[in-house]
Amino acid sequence: MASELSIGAVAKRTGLAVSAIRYYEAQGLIMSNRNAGGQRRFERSVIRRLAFIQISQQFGFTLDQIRGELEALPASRTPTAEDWAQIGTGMRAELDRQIETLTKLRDNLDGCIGCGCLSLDKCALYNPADQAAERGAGPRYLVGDKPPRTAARS
Amino acid sequence: MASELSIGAVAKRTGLAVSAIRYYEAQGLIMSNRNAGGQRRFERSVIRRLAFIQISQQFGFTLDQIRGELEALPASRTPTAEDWAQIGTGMRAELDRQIETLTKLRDNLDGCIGCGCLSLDKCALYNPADQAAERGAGPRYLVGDKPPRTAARS
DNA sequence: GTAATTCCTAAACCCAACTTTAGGTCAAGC
DNA sequence: GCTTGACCTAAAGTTGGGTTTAGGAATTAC
Repeated sequence: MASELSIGAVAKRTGLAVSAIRYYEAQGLIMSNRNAGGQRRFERSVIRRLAFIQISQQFGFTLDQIRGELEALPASRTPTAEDWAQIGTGMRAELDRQIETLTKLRDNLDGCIGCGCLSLDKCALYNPADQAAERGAGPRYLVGDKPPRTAARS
Repeated sequence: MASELSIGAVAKRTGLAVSAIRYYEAQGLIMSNRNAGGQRRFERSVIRRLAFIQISQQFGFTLDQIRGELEALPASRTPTAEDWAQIGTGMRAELDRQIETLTKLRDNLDGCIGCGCLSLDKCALYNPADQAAERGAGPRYLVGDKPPRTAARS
């Protein structure tokens, strides 16, 4: 059994499309060697890397952010369980922050339901200036949306 | 003091770009009348509508979803505070669901940090089918300081 | 009355995260 | 040895939520 995997084998193991795997390589998230015929050959550890990418995307990280996280992994050796656990800790912190933000938004919304206002002047929810205060002009978007890969959204 | 507002006046009142307001109209989220010269004239109630759109976007709703929510408003009269409060209640429920989902994901991640696995076979986090089933519709993607950009996957 | 704004439309462009397409090359099974 | 399927690259297309640009027309300010 070959210790290096073809792109098709990696796709099967991860559930990703072949095109997505090539895209991740082009974006510098994973690496591959080439065989004599110029085809990609992946080390087995790339599978765990791709699993990490998929999980991180569920948490809403962009590929840019994920690349940043992955840079914490040792390049010189195959990452150990502890290496991965370290990264997981960072993700946990980020996730806590997200939950807190959403909870705050919800509490603000509760106030708005009470008064039925959604008023530009009074409503705590609608306050672009506050939002932007931390980071320059324009409304600051806190929450985004990513459709599940399985379903088309209406 | 016209009771109808020009697009520039609406932009100033809401903090939105003129181009965004035109875009929302093209998408059927708001409506306008035209004056003799063909310029848009907005009823004042459009401002509250736009406030709702901005708040909903903070929660991660897509414009499609927001249009759906707005359809619950009476078309024949200017919406009252109660009309808006009704919609707010629906948003609150959605938001509760999001927080619960994120919390579950975090708890799963805690398990993964413990074992350091991120394993395709064993890890509860890595299970695309389950996630899709559990998450349902609605926002669940938080980004730091950038607008949400959704990827098409079909 | 004219200059400066503001407004109009249509179309092109932007980003992320991919997929699809076109035109080939490589590898494996019989 | 040949056919089928997996693989290659580069470029174009897709989606959502807009912005930018081009070329005018309307409105407002002085």
